[in-house]
Amino acid sequence: MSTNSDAAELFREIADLLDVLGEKFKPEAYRRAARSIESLTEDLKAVAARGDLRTIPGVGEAIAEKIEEYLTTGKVDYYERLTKQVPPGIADLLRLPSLGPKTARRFWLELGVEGPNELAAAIEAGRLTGLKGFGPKKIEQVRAALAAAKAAPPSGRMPIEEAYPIAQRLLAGLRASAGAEQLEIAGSFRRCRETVGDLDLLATSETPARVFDAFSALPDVREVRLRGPTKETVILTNGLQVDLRVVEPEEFGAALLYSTGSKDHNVRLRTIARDRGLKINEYGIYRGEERVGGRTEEEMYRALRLAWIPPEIREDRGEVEQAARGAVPRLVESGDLAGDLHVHLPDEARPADVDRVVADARRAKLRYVGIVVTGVRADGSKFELPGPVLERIAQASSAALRLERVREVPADSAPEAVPPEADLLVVRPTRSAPRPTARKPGATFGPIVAHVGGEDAARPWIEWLRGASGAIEVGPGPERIDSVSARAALEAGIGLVVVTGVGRDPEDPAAPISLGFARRAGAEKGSVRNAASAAAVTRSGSAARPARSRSGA
DNA sequence: GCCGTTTTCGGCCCGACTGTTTTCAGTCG
Repeated sequence: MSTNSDAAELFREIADLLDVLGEKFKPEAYRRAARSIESLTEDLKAVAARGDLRTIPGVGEAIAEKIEEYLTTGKVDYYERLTKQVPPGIADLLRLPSLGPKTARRFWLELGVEGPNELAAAIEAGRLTGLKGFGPKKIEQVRAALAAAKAAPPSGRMPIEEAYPIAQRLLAGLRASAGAEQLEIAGSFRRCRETVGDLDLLATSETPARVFDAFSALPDVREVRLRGPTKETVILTNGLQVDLRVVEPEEFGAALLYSTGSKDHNVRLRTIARDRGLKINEYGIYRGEERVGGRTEEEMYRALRLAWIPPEIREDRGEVEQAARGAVPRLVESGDLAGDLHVHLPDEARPADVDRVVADARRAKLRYVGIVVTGVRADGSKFELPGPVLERIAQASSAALRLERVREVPADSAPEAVPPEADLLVVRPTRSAPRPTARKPGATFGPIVAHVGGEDAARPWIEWLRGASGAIEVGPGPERIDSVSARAALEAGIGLVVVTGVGRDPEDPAAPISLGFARRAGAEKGSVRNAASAAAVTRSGSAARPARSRSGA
């Protein structure tokens, strides 16, 4: 899969170079192609082998040829030629905040500056003063940006599970301070992307200034970068940027739609609007002077004659066409989850831990919970729950809430080796058995694969599970699969297991993010193993067959 | 460079904010 991200990176670099060269629309075209390639569930090589490169959104004749060239030779001549035209350090200038292609180009052509170090030297030498459009503030801004870039390495995007508690704190802080009425997090956080570049908060309020004052005063906030009448941008102590916009209630839906994105989704909606004689902006949707919607997202989509589209799938990957046909998938919801198939008790587990799991499960209205009773850790060592805990599991199981015993086996175990008292089987890659064996599972129940590490590790497991009625755990962190792999799993007819939060710290964001990733992958209820009834999933249930997972994509 | 049930050519989202400006350019999202 790394071919895909490498190719995407190459096209991004081409876009940067074209930007500096002053090209108008090509850079966006290359970036669009890069985004599409990155979100592909399939290896670029496989797509190319089928001759389907041009079916990738944003990939036309020219870029398809460059992909072919890259796949066969490992290089792209066009890129090599561009790098000869632009000094290598110029692209680094673009990474500086407040400095874009126009400015980078001017520094290069008018000052002969070819990179960040030379720019810093030019500022020290006073060579920027007198340059048209460069007053003292602008020069100071560039100088500060250079110093900041040097001090702190470019932060990049943050894993969503890391941003999650921060976002919750900011929401809680803003709710506690009077003034904000409606309040939502938009952006890629709302779409539940695996990583977020910043946080986008949106509020309605009679008194925006008070909301901004309260926001700036939150303990997580390090500095206010900019503040206008409707918008404030701050930097948190951990370096994360957060934008807060305050809008009128009748604009809230339009602003939420706009700031949720994705960019490609928005562009698609605006194109449709234009074709239908409408105009969309972040304040509403208009036919000529007449305003035809904007208070809610539903109003916005309805005005375009589209069904509302869940944020997680707003990526311009066909969801707009589905909405036009009224065929938006009904994505799995937390209320669909009927059980949990993978609960670990703490080390040194005691009967009271079982009681806590039972209480959690009742609160979540689950009908069954699979508790890992014996298994193997990542280092290969074995563990087993003590007798009193096993007894409590047996006692506490009821018709209303069935407790199942789960055996976790190393990746290379033959399913036949699993003793009959283990009702559910979780396959766990370990250090000594990180990959599946060639052996297909033969058990009545498709195995669940969990503790898989990362995108590259997921692929062989998806192949292994194909046709085996198996399922794979989706969610944040290195031990689960992300939404891209989850989409590949669904396309292969493999079910997903969603984390419920039972037996976990209430602050642990694994459950909501797991659900978000599953939705992002396009999973419907029928594709989620633990949305099926107890009877369909467990051995003690009457039906022996697991719910056959259906692709939701 | 991509794209198209109005188009194979002529478009390409659109507005806030900042700094530098006598009316706008650049950056950002």
